[in-house]
Amino acid sequence: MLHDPAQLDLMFQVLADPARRQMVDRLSRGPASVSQLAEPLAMSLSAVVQHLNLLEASGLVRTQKVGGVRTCQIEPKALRAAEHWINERRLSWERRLDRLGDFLAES
Amino acid sequence: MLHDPAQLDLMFQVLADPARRQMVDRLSRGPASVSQLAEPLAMSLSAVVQHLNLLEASGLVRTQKVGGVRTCQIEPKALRAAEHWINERRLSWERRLDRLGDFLAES
DNA sequence: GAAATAGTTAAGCGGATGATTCAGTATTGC
DNA sequence: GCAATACTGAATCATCCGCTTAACTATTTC
Repeated sequence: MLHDPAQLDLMFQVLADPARRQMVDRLSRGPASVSQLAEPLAMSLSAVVQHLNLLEASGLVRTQKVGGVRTCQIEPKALRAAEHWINERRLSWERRLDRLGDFLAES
Repeated sequence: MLHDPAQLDLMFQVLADPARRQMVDRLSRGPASVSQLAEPLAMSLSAVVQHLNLLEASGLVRTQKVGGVRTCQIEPKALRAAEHWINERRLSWERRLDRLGDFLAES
């Protein structure tokens, strides 16, 4: 399920927004409530919730509501999937360069 | 220069589009001309050039024109920067979880 | 040098995106 | 129970994006 292309699509789309990356950054340092997430951001709480919903839909963040407080945390597996996509492409290219180097060295 | 936030911003934005990721994917298997890049994509050549210009502006792809042919290749350093951003956040979170586990084990 | 190939640029259009406001719902603390 | 806190949802709006078409330039081939 982690390599579902649609999910990957969503994840990169979600990471493309600076505010959402800032939220991920904040969460990488520990769980936070919606208000805590919103605090450093120059936008309405409502806007933050909309971003948060996207983050959750993409699987990058998990949230749970206890009482009146919604607590958010990172889902590292999802981050790993995005990381993996990039890594694969980079390695593929670098292996190609290596083979090319070998070929040139032999000639 | 690789960790310039504006550049990182551009890179994630560029990776967010499926067509552009497909182009990166194609290039990870070797250099290609604009027409070759366009061939599997269901859009006009013009649209491909526009995507390509973004890819180049973000630093993810380098191109050089020889005669009438523009040849494109991946810039692995840039890919590494995006990879690195994700990796840092994921690790930060996972280290936190480890410390928490240690704490619970001790109690 | 004419035709074909390869790419570029500009204008414009429709739909997605990110934000705001405002009104509404729980839940907590006094 | 009432006020304050902590969100949530809907409507709206301006802007941005990705695409198309069309006109154009540069290069190669015959």
